[in-house]
Amino acid sequence: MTSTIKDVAAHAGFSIATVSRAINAPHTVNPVTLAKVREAIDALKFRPSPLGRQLRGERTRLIGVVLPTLANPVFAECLQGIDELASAQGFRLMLMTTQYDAQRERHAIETLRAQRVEGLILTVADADTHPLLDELDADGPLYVLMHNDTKRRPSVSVDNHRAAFDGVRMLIAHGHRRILMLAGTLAASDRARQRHAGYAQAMEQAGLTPAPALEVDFNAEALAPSVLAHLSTGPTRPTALFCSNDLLAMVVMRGLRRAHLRVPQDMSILGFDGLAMGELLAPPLASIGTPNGEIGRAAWQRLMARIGGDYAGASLGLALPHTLREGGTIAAIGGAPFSEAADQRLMPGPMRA
Amino acid sequence: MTSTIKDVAAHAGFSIATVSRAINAPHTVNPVTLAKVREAIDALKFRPSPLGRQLRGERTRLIGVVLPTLANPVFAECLQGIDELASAQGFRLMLMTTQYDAQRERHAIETLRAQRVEGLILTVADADTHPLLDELDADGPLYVLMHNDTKRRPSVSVDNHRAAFDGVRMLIAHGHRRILMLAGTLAASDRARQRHAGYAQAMEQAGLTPAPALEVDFNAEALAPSVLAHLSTGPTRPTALFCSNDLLAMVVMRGLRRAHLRVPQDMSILGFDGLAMGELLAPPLASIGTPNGEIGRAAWQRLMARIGGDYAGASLGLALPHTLREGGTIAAIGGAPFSEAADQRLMPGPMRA
DNA sequence: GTGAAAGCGCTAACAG
DNA sequence: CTGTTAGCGCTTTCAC
Repeated sequence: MTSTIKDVAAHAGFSIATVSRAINAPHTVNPVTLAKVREAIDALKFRPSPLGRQLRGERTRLIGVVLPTLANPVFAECLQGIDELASAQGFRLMLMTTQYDAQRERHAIETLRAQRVEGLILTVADADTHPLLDELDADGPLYVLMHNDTKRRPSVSVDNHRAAFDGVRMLIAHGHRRILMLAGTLAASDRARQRHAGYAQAMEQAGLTPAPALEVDFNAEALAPSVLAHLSTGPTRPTALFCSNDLLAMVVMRGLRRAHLRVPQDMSILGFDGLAMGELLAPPLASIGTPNGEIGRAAWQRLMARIGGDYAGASLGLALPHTLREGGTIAAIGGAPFSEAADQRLMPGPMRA
Repeated sequence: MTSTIKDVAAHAGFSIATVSRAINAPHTVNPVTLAKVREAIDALKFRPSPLGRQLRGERTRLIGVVLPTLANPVFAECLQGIDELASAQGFRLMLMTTQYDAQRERHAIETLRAQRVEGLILTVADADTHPLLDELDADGPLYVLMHNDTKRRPSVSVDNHRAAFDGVRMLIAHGHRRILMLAGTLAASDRARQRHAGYAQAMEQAGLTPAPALEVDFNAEALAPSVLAHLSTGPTRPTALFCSNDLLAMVVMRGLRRAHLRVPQDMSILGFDGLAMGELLAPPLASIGTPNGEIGRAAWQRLMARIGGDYAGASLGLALPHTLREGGTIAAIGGAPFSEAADQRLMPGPMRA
């Protein structure tokens, strides 16, 4: 079916070694020979099998990518960024997703390692306390984390703490005092923790009291009564919600709408991720943006640097700048924080906690 | 570093052939031997290298996936569906994106073929007139198209013509008569053509005159004056827009908003793709939905069927059922189609064409 | 039931 | 400059 280096050698009347050299080190072979070999290559439509090369040796030109999911555009965008550089540089990408499951993370890494990938780009649930990463540090392959914001390991991310801090400070600057943080059910991730810490710091710095993050079920159609209750308990009722990611923010916006609460008049919303789609909402979603494509590309470059032997700079965490998109979902708060009407819309009959 | 079958053989005191059999055909080796070999495997944490296997033989357990982009959630969701089954069945995925570029499509397929993938799942710009696909038919590897709706080739999609037909008929049922179709700049794809044909058929069947699809720049902040002009030319002014995909619909909605047109009061919008995110818009986007995860999974199964030697059923096009999401972006039209106020909002001063 | 040996496609010494 | 040779890790006859 497909021809091998042997066929080319026979066709050209040289040894396979010469053919190999003609391909990998053209300058070391006689121009006339080279021409003949190339002719044979064309005639037979020969493409060297990566398999043979990979088996033989050091360079597989294979990079593994391990992501939680592609349902979140954040990761899809990162992957897109990686793929751009990878294909431009002649590398192949092997992709596995984990659904945030530690067991699948382990399986993915083992599979990829068995495939002899030269490097790994991955996003894990929690980078600091991850035995797998210690194993990788110990016996390869080289890796770079993406969106895992840790000082201890090679990674590319934003400064989640600082980003959340900036975002919440912006809410405070708009007059908000009672700000609640909402997180998805996968709140155990390092990112979520850091974002909450940033929120807490901003609150405290303004002399306000941070609250624990409130968990929200991602998949529910409406907001759970317990959550709505939190949004409506008299004097401590929040005027703004900081959502740990944009998808969550959108779900919450829908939930509020169903509960007849207006955004931003009755409740301001700040998301995290800066999904392009958020801008298309009405009102456009305010959000802390992460440069996902850039993160993917930077992760790639760092991985290449490490593979190239750069043990210094490329081995630590890199934080890319985040952005602050002040969309229409944030209202300024004056003296009277809440209207009676809103109060009533908030608690439709029996739901009153 | 990592141990090989040789190490295991030495450690267990048998030949590598026996180790190989212990792994691939346990029943053919003496139970006692088997136990010893397994012990050695565990002791050395041996994982057989796919590379050796791949080189030796037919089965690489590698599947190539070629997609236009991951920026569109449609494809990310398909990939997610594929990955689920692939990893469950012990296959590895090699991913390449093409940005709808024919040259990159060719390069991707060649790279993947060289890697000896056992099969290919791909989405191309235009399936019917694609020389590459003929080459694949001729000398492998086996493939299945995704979202390319063609009878002539193995594929999984929805019936784009029918789906568009249904959607536009629904618009007509809501009283719309002047309906325009909008398409992205990549309008040359087979999908876009089929969707326009479905639109045209629905129009004609209702005694209405279909118009050519109007091209809209995806990336522009506001709608181009030429487009706005089309939406405002006196008596033939449309009351509803059928957008060839959801991303486009969202961009158009934003553009209309900036032009001070209300959706759906002044203009109804129907999208195509059924992106989950569309439901979170305000108002929720009406859309023709494609079951992307299911399409990915079905494509996988069809590919496996073909690889398994099913030359009959699995070789033709499969159309999965589409859905019709009647979101809030569609208004019913009564007697008076357009308000004067809307007319004025539509043409802000100098823009009047 | 087990081992020896060939070979998958390729690269990399080492000779000539 | 070119050919010979020895593997990379594994599977698979073919003997024993």
